[in-house]
Amino acid sequence: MTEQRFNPLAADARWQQAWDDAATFTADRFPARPPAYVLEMFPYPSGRIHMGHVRNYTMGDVIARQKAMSGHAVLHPMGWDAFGMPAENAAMEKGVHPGGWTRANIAAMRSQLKRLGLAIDWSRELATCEPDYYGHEQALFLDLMAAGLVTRKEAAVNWDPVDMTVLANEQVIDGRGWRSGALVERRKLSQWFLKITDFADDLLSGLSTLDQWPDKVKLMQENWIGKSQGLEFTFRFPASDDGIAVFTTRPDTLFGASFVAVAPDHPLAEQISANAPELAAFIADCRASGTAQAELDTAEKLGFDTGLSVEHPLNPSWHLPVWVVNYVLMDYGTGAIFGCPAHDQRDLDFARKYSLPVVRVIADGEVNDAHFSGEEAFTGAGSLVNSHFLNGMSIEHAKVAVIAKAEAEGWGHGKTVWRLRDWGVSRQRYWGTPIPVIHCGTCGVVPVPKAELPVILPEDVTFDVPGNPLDRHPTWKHVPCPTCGAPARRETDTLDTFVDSSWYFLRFASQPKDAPFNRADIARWLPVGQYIGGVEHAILHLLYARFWTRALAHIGLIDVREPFAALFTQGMVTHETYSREQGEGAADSYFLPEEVTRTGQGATLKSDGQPVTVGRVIKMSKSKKNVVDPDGIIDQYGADAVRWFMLSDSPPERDLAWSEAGIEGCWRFVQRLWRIGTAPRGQSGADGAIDRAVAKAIAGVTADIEALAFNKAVAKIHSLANALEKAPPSASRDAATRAIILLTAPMLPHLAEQIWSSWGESSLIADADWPVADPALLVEDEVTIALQVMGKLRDTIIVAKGCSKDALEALALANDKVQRQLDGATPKRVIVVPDRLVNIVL
RNA sequence: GCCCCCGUGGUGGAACUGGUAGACGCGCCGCACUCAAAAUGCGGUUCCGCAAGGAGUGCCCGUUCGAUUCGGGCCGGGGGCACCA
Repeated sequence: MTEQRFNPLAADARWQQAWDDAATFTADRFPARPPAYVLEMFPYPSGRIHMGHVRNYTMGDVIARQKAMSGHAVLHPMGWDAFGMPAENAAMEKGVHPGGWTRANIAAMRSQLKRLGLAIDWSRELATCEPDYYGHEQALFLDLMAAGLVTRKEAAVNWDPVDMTVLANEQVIDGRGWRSGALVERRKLSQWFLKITDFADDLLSGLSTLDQWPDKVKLMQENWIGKSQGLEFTFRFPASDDGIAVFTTRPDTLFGASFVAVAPDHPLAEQISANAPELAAFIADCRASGTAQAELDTAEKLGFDTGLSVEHPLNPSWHLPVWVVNYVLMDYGTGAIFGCPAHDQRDLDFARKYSLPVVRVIADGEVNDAHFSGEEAFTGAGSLVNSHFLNGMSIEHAKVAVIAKAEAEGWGHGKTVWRLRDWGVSRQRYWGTPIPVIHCGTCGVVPVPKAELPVILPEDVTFDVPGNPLDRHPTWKHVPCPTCGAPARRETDTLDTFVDSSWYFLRFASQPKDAPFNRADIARWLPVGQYIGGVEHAILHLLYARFWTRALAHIGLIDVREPFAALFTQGMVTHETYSREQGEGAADSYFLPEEVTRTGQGATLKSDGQPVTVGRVIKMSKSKKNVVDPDGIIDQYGADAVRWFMLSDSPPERDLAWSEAGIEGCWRFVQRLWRIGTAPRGQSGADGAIDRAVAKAIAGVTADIEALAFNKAVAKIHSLANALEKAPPSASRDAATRAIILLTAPMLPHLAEQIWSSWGESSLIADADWPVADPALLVEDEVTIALQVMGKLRDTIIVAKGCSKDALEALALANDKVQRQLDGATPKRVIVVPDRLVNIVL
């Protein structure tokens, strides 16, 4: 006896239990099958699942389930990116321990995720905050250190005064900390760095092999790595071997040089300032001015003439003045440049302000005199003028010629400079992976012996004062030196949490107790076949993960170099906002969707019945209160309706607007499929139209899922449902019913299992074979031909497929509507595209 | 400033390598069932027009028998990078 309506609450629980009991989603179940590694970016355990997670994990789940049904061994794991600042903030605000807070959040979010019915191998669940994860990370860190890929250096770093920690360049956005939003300060500290720059070239060239990554992401990484090729050379002081090294991407403009400029932080500037108080003051001013966007935009080009001069390398009697300027950065190139005002806007602004010479050396054909006028630098294409042996050359030729001359004469060399910096990984925080080194007064920096790993975070810490609790811990940091045994000090910095997420996909694939992973498992599963996550990780996480994979391959631990063969960046889940003005000066007040009743174009507040303003559809955020909690929705509609909503309508890479009407529609479709699936079966007779519709749907849905075009797959399933319901009973219709349930099984797994079992099937539909379309049925025997006159559609006719050109032309010319358009005229030309159209040109 | 992406009905979006624009969903309108409502089913829904017909994929121009698709120029929206030499 089947029920009239699908009851998701009962079905969800029943089938989730059944999958658990049968260990359906265990990756090791089918060792002989070809592997498929499907991975979504693991979540930070903030406390509750949000709709963005639901969308992300639903997409991955559909792929994982479809892969399993089509004969793959599927690895589809889940874990927790569990270290990070929010846990410490919670500790400071609420007095809870970061570990307790994090683990409670994990438990809550795990049970929320389980309610979605995800096909996840929970036996491989991991959390980065547990010693059995971060201990292996410490071992890998020591391996990289032994290979020379970890360095410790004194460096000017980005200091976040609110989070009281150092940030990587990648984590500073518009001069502010990516998490705290605080204005970042420059500080000099001794820090641990991972030498990502050793792999700059490889990370860049590797992008071209990633043909299943979005172009946008590859482009962003390319820009971030920022390769520049040019010339590095030295301007000598007259009658001296010393000089100032500069880097330029425009060696062709060397004859247009009018000054040499060094950064305020340049050693030369610091050296001179020792005896020049005015310069010292100028340098102090430069450092004080912020790096925020607004300040940079309006900052005036300022300089200080050192009074020194240097020789031009191509003409030693030509001397150039040396300035300290505020717009040259110490941490790019050599921290010094030559100014060529005619062809660089910044140099031109500067030269005009201080009345330095401006000489044209590139001309676009019309103007070529040496005196450069105007306030706009010429940066376009052209050929060289006023440049001696370079005259007449193109810019590209001149670049090559100057570099060749410099190398031949020994005063400079071609060089590649990268925007990418080494990755500073020290964080002055508690809730992270302890860096496994010990500082000894006599032995220096000593790695913790591997036998003593993991270096476990102490639990007894306090958060009553700002700063790093590890540093304040009474005993933890005091240890004997592993080498000499003398009293020594543990490193109290922890690793950037992006290190944790740089190799978790390896640990998912392989979880030996005594090693981070083993080689054979990695070889079987990696690279990840499909990786899915938000585009906000386009640079940070995805670049670091590519780097770690390369670094681990470099030291011989694994054999893959690119971790993610295919990447998909999904859009956000959005919702309209509901607000009211609170009068002058006060911020608007916002209302939760559940507090509001939607009425046609407007909306009213449930509590007082008065209207509220319906605002734009924007990303769900707590501050605008336009959030919908997945738990409440699942309670109301069940997991399958929510999953269907996540896949419907919007292309997965674009934003998806959540709406009450939308989820209602999905709920109705789930019930409709239930009626289709539970309708009486056991009919006989064939129905060719339905057979063809099924074949088309199978082929289309399969292709759409493989292309992650879930919205199109959903549309095709709707079409099949429409055809199915209109068809009279037949064996073909029975077969179509079976096919549509199989096709929806990855998307609506609970409903599919329920219907499947109602048919008396003893196995799970999750283990069933994915349907295959009969190729013979995919070939149409009739086609619709468009009849056009002068490119405009006048009629359509149905003919047998493969109808000859002549026959089509004759049919078209004989057509009533075509005749009426021709009105007796003789066609000038007739274009016939077989099986498509006839176009008559007058 | 530099680089990249996107503009299609009331709405989310379909449309393979140039070949019947608007699939499919949401919403809306009408009808049936019902005492009534919900649920469900049937029909309609780009615009103008009673119709024949005409217009139409942000705007302008071009290539073509034929352009949402290709090229050029604008307008609008979004994203990335940035005193990077």
